[in-house]
Parts: sequence; structure tokens; C-alpha cells
Amino acid sequence: MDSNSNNTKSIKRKVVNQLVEGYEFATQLQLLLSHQHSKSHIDQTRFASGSDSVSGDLDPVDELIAKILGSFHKTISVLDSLDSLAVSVPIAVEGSWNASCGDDSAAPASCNGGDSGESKKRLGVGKGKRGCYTRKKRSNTRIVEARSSEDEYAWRKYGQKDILNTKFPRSYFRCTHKPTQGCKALKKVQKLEQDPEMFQITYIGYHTCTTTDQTHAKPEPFGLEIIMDSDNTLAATTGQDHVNSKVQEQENTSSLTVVGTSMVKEEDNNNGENKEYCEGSSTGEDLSLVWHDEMMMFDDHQQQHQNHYYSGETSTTSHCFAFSDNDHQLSSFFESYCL
DNA sequence: GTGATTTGACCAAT
DNA sequence: ATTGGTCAAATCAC
Repeated sequence: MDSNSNNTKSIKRKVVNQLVEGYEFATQLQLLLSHQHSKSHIDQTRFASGSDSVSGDLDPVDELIAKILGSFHKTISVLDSLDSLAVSVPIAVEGSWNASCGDDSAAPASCNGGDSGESKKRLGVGKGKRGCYTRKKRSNTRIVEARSSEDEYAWRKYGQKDILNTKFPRSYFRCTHKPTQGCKALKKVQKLEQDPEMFQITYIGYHTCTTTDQTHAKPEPFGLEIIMDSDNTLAATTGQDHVNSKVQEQENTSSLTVVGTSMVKEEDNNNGENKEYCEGSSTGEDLSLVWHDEMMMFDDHQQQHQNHYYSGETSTTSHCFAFSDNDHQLSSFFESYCL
């Protein structure tokens, strides 16, 4: 166990280094972006013309993004090795995920063999599984406000419901790949009453599918602004200056901060199936993806999409990284780093 | 014919 | 008891 802890220390050191590097890149990127912004270098055309930059000009932004991603990927692999050491890595992207682990996976408690026929299956059809499921607390949710409910994932609607005191119904989606890959990602979409043009999208869990129709994430409506956890406490914002006021209001509620963070997109490929894949067990991969996402959002941001993002992952406000309190070494490091 | 959506029923959490 | 979340048959769209 001792060698293990030594190992852990050195790995953590590596992690810190990588993250610091990422942080620096991110800062640079932030500067760049704000510059571009002030030059009103907003290429909406890129969005309109269906994607990919007219990219003759591989601008420094792209370069930086690549660096950042690289940096985070390194981190992830380090964390992975940590994981394989069976060391409990507290770096955990926040949240009581473990608590909610088993999430969907857990077999319905009372539904199985139960339901010995009888019941009130008025719809007959001996399936006897209707409405049969166990509801769990899900802490790993991210709430987004966006102009469109679309994103780069393929979702399948499985329900709609009128919600008390709300004007618009809420729609329920699950990943299209659930049947084939056991992907457990879910999302709920509901129009905002104040602004019916906007949708509040709640993402629950992460994609475990190796989905590829994620084809170069078309610059969909995403453009991050706020990231909050399911409790509505601020979790992250982009590093942008113009963090919208909503965020600011929330800011004092968050103690830890991070530079870019947000939701995870490209899940870990430990395909849900057998492993309960506690969504968010955060082997660190989450983090990278998170970052990747964030970058996309930065990009989108240029398109003036004012979407709000909340997340249950990591806490953040603007410039520092933070980890769950379990990892004092890291969090204190970043706290001081950020001061 | 196949896959996606709709919709009412069912169930768990509060 | 109420309400949100899920199931799955029916229906729709391609």
C-alpha cells in the first residue's frame, strides 16, 4: 500500500503539471478570444454555411485548443493509470456520483419476476413490465439553456409530460444507442416560459455509446454560458468575460473554480453493459471530454449563441481548477494557484 | 417494413 | 395523494 501511495503522489504531480499547463493554454485562449471578440471577429458565416471553417487560416485559437486538448488527454491517461492501480482517485469530478452509481443500471427492484401476472395490466399483453423501473437520484446532471434542443447526439424520445405550473410539456429523451450499446444518457427538454424560444435541457448521465454519428460535432446551438449542478449551484462558466449576469449572481455560491469545464460528451468507452459504470466515476476521461466540450462551446460562443450551461461535474467560475474536497492536494494547489 | 414519436398507464419518490 | 419519470402499445413517417 505504501508504494501505492507513492505512486499516487507522483501521478498526482503529473496531473497537476498537466492541468497547470492546460490552464495556461486556456488563459491564452481566453485572451485570444476576447481579442477576436473585440475585433468583432464573429464569423457567423461559418455557422450558417454549415460548419467547418473556411479554414484556410488555422488560427492560433485552433492551435491552442489542440494544445489544451492534448494536455488534458495526457492528464486523462495519467488518471487512467491511477485508476488501474485501483487507487481511489478522489479527483472526482465532484458530486456524489458514487452514491448514485448504479443509476439506471440497477435492476428494477420490484418488477422482475414479480408481478405475478395479476396486477392491473389493463393493457394486458403479458409483458407486465409497464412502468416498471426504479427511480434513482441522479446527481450528475447538467442543465443547459439553449436556443435549440438539438445537439450532436442522437436521441430518442420516450415520453412527454405536462409539468405542474409550467406552460410547456417536458419531453424525455434517451440515447438512441441505448438498445444497442446500453448507453444510459438521458435528457429532458422543456421550453422556458419566459422565453419560449429557449429550451432548458437537462442532461442526465453520460453517453457510454461509442456513437460516431457525432460526426464532427456540428456547431449546434451549444454555446456555453453557465454550468450548474443539479442543485442549481454554479458549477462553471466559460472563461469569457461576458459571463452573463445570471452567473454572477450565482457566483458567490461556488467556492471552487475551474477554467473550462462542462459536460462530458464523448464518454468513456467502458461500455456501460456489465460495468455499472457509475456515470461520472471520473477516471478523468470525463475531464478531458469536458474540456473538449468546453472548447466547442467557446467556438460556438462566437456565434452569439447565448446558451446557459449547468453541470454537476466540476465546480468552476472562471479561472481555476478545482477538485472535490477529497483531494486536498489538488484543490489547495489550485486554490493558491488561482489566487 | 422499419424505426421514431405519441400518449395513456403505471410506478416511485416526496 | 400528488407529481415526475418511465414503459410500451398505437400511431406516424419514411
